[in-house]
Parts: sequence; C-alpha cells; structure tokens
Amino acid sequence: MGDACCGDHPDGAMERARQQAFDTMRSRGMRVTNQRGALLDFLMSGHGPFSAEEVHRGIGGRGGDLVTVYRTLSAFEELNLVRRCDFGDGVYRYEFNTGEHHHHHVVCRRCGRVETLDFCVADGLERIARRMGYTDVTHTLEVFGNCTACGGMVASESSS
Amino acid sequence: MGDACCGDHPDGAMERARQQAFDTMRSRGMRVTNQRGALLDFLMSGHGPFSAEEVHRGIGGRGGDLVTVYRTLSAFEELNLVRRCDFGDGVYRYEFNTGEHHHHHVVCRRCGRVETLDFCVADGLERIARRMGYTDVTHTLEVFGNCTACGGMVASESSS
DNA sequence: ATATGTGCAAATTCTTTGCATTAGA
DNA sequence: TCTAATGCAAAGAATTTGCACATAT
Repeated sequence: MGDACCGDHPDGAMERARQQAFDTMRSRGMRVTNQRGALLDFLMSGHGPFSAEEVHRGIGGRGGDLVTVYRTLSAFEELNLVRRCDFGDGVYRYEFNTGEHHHHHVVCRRCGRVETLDFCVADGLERIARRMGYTDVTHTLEVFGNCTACGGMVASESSS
Repeated sequence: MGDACCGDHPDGAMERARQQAFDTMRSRGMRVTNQRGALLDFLMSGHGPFSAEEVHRGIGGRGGDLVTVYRTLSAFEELNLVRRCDFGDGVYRYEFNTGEHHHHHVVCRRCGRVETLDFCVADGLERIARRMGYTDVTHTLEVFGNCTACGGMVASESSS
C-alpha cells in the first residue's frame, strides 16, 4: 500500500516506473485502462510472483474479471513488464519486472514460501547455447527445498 | 530400436539398467507389468523428454491407456527412474534418469528441438539455498532459444 | 469515432480420480 | 489368492476463445 514494496526504493520511484509502464503500453498501441492500472499497482507494490487467481483475489473488482487478468498478464509479459515464473505445479505466476538484475527464487515445497536469490548463475549456460547457434537465448531457473520452518517437521508429516 | 539410444552405451548396459529398474520397482512393492516394461523401453531407447501424449502415441497399445501412461510416469518419477522436465508450455515431459551427471536442455522456441547441455551450473544456487536453511534442495533449469535452422527466419516469420 | 478492452459463458487442454475388471507376485 | 494395476468414463483445474457491450484515445 505504500510507495514501494519494501520501502527500499527511492521516493517516487514507483510512480516513475508506473508512468514508464504506461508509456510502454501506449507506445505499443495498448490502452491504459483502470483494470490494467490496478493490476500493475498490485504487482508493483506486492511481493513475489502471483498467480492469475491471486492477482484477481488480491485486487478484487478493480482488476476486472479473472479472464481480463489472464489477458492482461499475458500482454504485460509480451511487453516485458512482468516475468512469468513456473514452479512446476501447473500454475503460472507473474512478478513485476523491475528491470534490475535478473534473479531467481527458492520455493519451499511445503508452505510455498518464496524467497529471492538476488543473482543468477545461468549466464554460462546461455553463453554455451549461443555458441551452439541459438539466438534470443533465455532461461528459467527455480530452486526448491524445505524451508527452516517446515524442514524440522520432515519426519512427522501428519502433525498438522 | 537398437540396444541403446545412440549406440554410445556399452553392450548390454541398457538391459542391465532395465533389470535394475525392475528391481527398484519390485523393492517398493510395485509390480512389473507389460505396460510398464514397454514404457520403460520406450523412454530408455528414445531421445529426449517426452510428454505423456508422446509416450502413449509412441508405444501404441503396448503401453496401455493414456491414463496408465500418466500414472506410470508419476510412479516412475517417485522412484527416480525418470526426471520430469517443464518447458513452460503447460505440458510436462519425462526422460529416463540414467543416473549419470545431472544435465539440462536447450529448447528451440520455434521447432521444439531439444538438445542436451551435459552439465549444470546451478550447484552454486543450491548451496546458497542450503545456507539459507533449506533442506532437500533441488532445482529446475531450462534454456530457450531459436536454433540455427529456425534462427535465420526470424525476420520472415511467414516463410514456412 | 472507432479500434481496443472487457465481461460473461462456453470451450480447450492437460491431468487426475472412481470403480469394476484384469493380472502380477 | 489377494493386492496392485488397468481401462474406461467422468471429473477437475488452469487457461483460452467468441462475441456483444463498454471505453480509452
């Protein structure tokens, strides 16, 4: 609800990013609607990747129908405004693309908690793929484990 | 159709792996059925990750119903006989787990061609996740690009 | 003004589940 | 024999599509 997600952004940075996103949208012939604005706000001020369902619940009516959320997220991804994450559970999740350093996540298998790994080691692989003749190379990388809170319960699965 | 996928395995290695897989199955109370045998053969002798659909079409009736294929692939994954890959297109794919070095893939966005990257760079990330307190750490990593055959056509999408 | 976006309903796609029948161990 | 596996049909979940109506530019 504040200016930026963790208070760790310079003042007004979010508003600037917001306007920049709008410009990107307009420059591609895409219209800036209330629903899209609300969705962008939600992603920019919230934490971690969200599923379409979560976004929809999160912003309620302001973000429009669930179908609109799906469409908007896809459109945003094409504009590189968001990045799609795939935790391998059959649900796609999206997070605002800050444009800053590429990063990845550690996802707890049990509670679903997501933490950010602030750097990436896959550049080497991308370079090799390029050397193999591939162009426009990208990658997906997610790390999974059991977090400290959940890890202790390994042997007593049923204690909940 | 030969003994092993590329002729690069020592003689009889595939048969040994096959028996070993059967042992694993039996040791877990799982039965060795014709369908499961056929499915295993298909994965062991074929290239690259296959979707359930592809496996099913590939082995025809011998592998049983598509539902059986799904069930068998899941079961095999649990036994670590196969590894599940996720190319982010909403379809899971499976490949036989040779038990050899961990590897990853480069997938062509256009033609779907899959090549193997015979090593992995994510150990660093896994180590960090462990240091963050996560246990049982794993990861997924896939590289995407446009292959040489497809890459040249970037500007003339419609030429096919 | 008009092309683009939205909402609703319905369709698609991939995967899973229920249950009677079949077949390994 | 007796439990686990299979096949069929049907359900479920996530996402996409079609189309009349609403709305940014």
